[in-house]
Amino acid sequence: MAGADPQATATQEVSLLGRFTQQRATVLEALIEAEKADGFVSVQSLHTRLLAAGSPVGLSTVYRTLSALAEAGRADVVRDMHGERLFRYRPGSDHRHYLICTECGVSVTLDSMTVENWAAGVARTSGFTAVRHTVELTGLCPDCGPSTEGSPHD
Amino acid sequence: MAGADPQATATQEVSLLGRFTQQRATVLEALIEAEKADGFVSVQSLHTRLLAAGSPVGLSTVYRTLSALAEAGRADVVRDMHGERLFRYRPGSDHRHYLICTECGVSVTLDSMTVENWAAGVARTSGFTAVRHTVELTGLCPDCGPSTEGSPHD
DNA sequence: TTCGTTGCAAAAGGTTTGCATACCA
DNA sequence: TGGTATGCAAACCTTTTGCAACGAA
Repeated sequence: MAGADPQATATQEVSLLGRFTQQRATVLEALIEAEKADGFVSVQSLHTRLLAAGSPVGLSTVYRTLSALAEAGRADVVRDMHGERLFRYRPGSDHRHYLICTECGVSVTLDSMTVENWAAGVARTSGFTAVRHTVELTGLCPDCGPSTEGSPHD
Repeated sequence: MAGADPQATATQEVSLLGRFTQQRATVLEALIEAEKADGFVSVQSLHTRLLAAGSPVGLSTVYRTLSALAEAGRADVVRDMHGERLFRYRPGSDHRHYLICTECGVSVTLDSMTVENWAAGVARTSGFTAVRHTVELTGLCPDCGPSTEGSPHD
């Protein structure tokens, strides 16, 4: 199906931000690929990844590119427990949630209509505007899970 | 009913952390009162509030006290968009979710049964174990929101 | 007296910005 | 060529840590 070419998609996104540069294309390509594999990525890890891949992009450029993308509404941003900014490429207008294995990193796409409706309802009844939600589920996948049951946690 | 006296509650909590000090009591008292009024508070604002109230507590002490409280499971911690740590006193052991204003920090407790059930269902059908969820809703409260309706944002 | 706690200041970690240079259009 | 993007380094902000002094038990 279409949309499977990160390079082409990245090029398109760059043009939305302004002038085309190789750095921006590289950053966006990496972000798009990361979205498929991990969902959210930190700026630092993305930068490290680019350097390791032989694309010496400046850290500032990564920050500026991702910030611009987020401002353009093409990426979501959250803060992790360490205070790092995590970015996630937003392919379309649809909004999905994942269940991620904390051990091996495998992820499952969830049918989140329930949550979407709940969040929309909350937004409506609370009087708040511009309501956004972050929903993350983590756990151990069947392969990584413990063989012994019965550890009540939380 | 009991639990309405922040000072007494603060004293109790201090003893859970270790040695009793006036500073810890002051910090916890402020946190407990803040929980009623705002829900989550940033360390910086709590510190500023204490200084203004004539309680010259060191910033490090505020950080250390709140971190210890969170580690003891008596407080929840989140990060706001600026990377600041927001703490909220946790009266009981129940698990709740909040809608937080990104502008002024005021928060609203949500009826999250819908989400809890959804998360539990996902855990059951996915084969994953030890599933935990992070749900955060953010937006602009009625006071901070735009006066003009209909600004297509998001 | 003992040893955990405080407070200051410096360090750490992540993010943002100023400015000269490089390069797309 | 004109003006935007880059990259380095310094500035910033919040959080954490080292250490001498303080004070609860």
